[in-house]
Amino acid sequence: MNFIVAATKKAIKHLYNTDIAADDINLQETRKEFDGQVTIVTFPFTKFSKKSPEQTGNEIGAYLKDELTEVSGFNVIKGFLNISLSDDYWLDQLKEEVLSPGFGVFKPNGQKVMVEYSSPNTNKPLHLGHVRNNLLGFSVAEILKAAGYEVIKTNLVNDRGIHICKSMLAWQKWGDGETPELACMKGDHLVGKYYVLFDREYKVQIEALKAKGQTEEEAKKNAPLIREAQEMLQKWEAGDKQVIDLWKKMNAWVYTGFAETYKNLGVSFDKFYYESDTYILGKDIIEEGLEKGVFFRKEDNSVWIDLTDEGLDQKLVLRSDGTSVYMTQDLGTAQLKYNDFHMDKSIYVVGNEQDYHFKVLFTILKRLGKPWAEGLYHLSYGMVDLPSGKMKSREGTVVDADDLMDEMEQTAKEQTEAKGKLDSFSAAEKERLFHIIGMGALKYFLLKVDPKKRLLFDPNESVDFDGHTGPFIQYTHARIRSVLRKAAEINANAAKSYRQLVKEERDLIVLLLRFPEIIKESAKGYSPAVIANYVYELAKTYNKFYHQISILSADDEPSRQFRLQLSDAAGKAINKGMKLLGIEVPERM
RNA sequence: GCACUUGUAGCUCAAUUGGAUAGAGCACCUGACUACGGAUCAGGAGGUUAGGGGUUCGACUCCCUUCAAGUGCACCA
Repeated sequence: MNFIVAATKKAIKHLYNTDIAADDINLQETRKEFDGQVTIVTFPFTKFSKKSPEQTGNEIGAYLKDELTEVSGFNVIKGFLNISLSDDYWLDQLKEEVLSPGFGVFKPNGQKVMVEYSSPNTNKPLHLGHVRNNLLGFSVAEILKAAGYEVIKTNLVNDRGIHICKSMLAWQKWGDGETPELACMKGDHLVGKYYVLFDREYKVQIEALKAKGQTEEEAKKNAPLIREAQEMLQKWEAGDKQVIDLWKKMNAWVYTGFAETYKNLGVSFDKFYYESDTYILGKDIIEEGLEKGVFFRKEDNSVWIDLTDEGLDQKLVLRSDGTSVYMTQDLGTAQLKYNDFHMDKSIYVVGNEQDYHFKVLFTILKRLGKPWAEGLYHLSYGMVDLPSGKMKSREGTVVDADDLMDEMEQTAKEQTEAKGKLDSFSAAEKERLFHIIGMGALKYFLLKVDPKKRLLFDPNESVDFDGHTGPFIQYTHARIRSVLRKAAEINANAAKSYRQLVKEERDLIVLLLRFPEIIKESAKGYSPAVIANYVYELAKTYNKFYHQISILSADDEPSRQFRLQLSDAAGKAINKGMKLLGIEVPERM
């Protein structure tokens, strides 16, 4: 569309003797209730045209029609100049862009980006909140790849700390040697069970102490269980063999469980970082910051940074006893990641409860003069809430990731079997299809919403399979494939003689041509929702096309071939778009 | 208390980043299959964009303010 902007610049120079920046020309898609495909907003031009918006539009429109063979007509409504482009133009675009093999994938841009996501704790299984995180991270990585970046997906596993010791301690006390095999339980669920058990017993102890006259705060600090857990953490840090062995054993259970969940979710990683390795990092950065005068030391020897001039607080970066806090290790880890990969950008997919933390983290790194700090970005997403409120692992009010996926597949099975179209499927094919559809519904449901918004999930209301959903789009794909199977072969040469477009064809071409810009937009905003809404729009537009005009029994062979080709292009774009969301599309369903 | 985020149809979400009469889906009502796949399509009804002020040719979008919801403000991670 650049040629229209350029010609409009010329028109304004010629008509009104004014130079205007390309950015000041506002091009948009013509609304579907008006004729045309491209619209120029002419209100801003009246300043120098000294004429009404209508007259300005008419003058520019007439100029463009004269100058550009691609412009076949125009109309003006108020300050909107609606331009129609010729069928030849659209057919050329279809051939050169949409039908070229590389459509929907940008050439490598030479930039490297890291996407850190998932980042689970190893003391409990994944829940719906993690699911949103994982799907977002994976999808954003795919989108950035399509936009031309080299992507490194990382997972920073929180595998140490007091919360891990809680499950370990509970298992040691009451586990009686239980293993995932003996319990017939996924390892992460088994460990989670002991985490919950710890919390229950801990609460009993707190109540007992309170009954003896201690305050809530005292009781929480003095309960024998929490003291034991703290001792265990100290032993872990000291490298006590027994504790380390137990830690390794239980973490291994968890990793086996996570691997299964990740596989079902369809997500993967290029590099794992473990906090047991990284928690000691960052102290050299503290030294560096002190030398540079970015940090200051208080009398008690603790180290701080003063960010009050930016509307933030003073923030502790090292304890008075010289040990690390969260910020310390994140500073160190950021440096480690950069040393490992020298990436241009680094995306942290982390919930919005940590907005402040990342604001501070990035500010500190910038003040330290790290040139790569400009490329850091916190992809902050909203919490997933239940109708009852927030999910809490310890209180058991969570939607478990594995259970949820099972339920989705089960629902997909019921829905699909009710349609009765599976006669030719083998048992294995059916299982695979139920997985594809169930996960398609779930993933689309979670990804179509703008990441920064909080998400409400009602477990009692099943995720829809009709309308604005994953299965709707998957169905459209299956339907396209069905048509193409029946057509057997597409003759691209026959399609070339096609010239006169009908509205439904043109609408589809116009929309298909937007795909690359949509990828750019979603990559820029780190938002899979942009892709999700586009693919839905595309599927809807195809369905309209499909219902409105005949494909296989078109009036003449060129029409038939052209429409088959267009169907093929739409199917491929749907497939690519869904792939960017991490959603598979079936050939039949 | 301070800071950040959010508020759009009964419900779940859009709105080309300041542009036309604010669009979809679900639910509700009416139509379309001796079939290129009805998990579809065509149509109807449903709105003071939380309230109020301002900026301008033009505001869901920007500014101020009130209200509501969420999150954060540890020598926890």
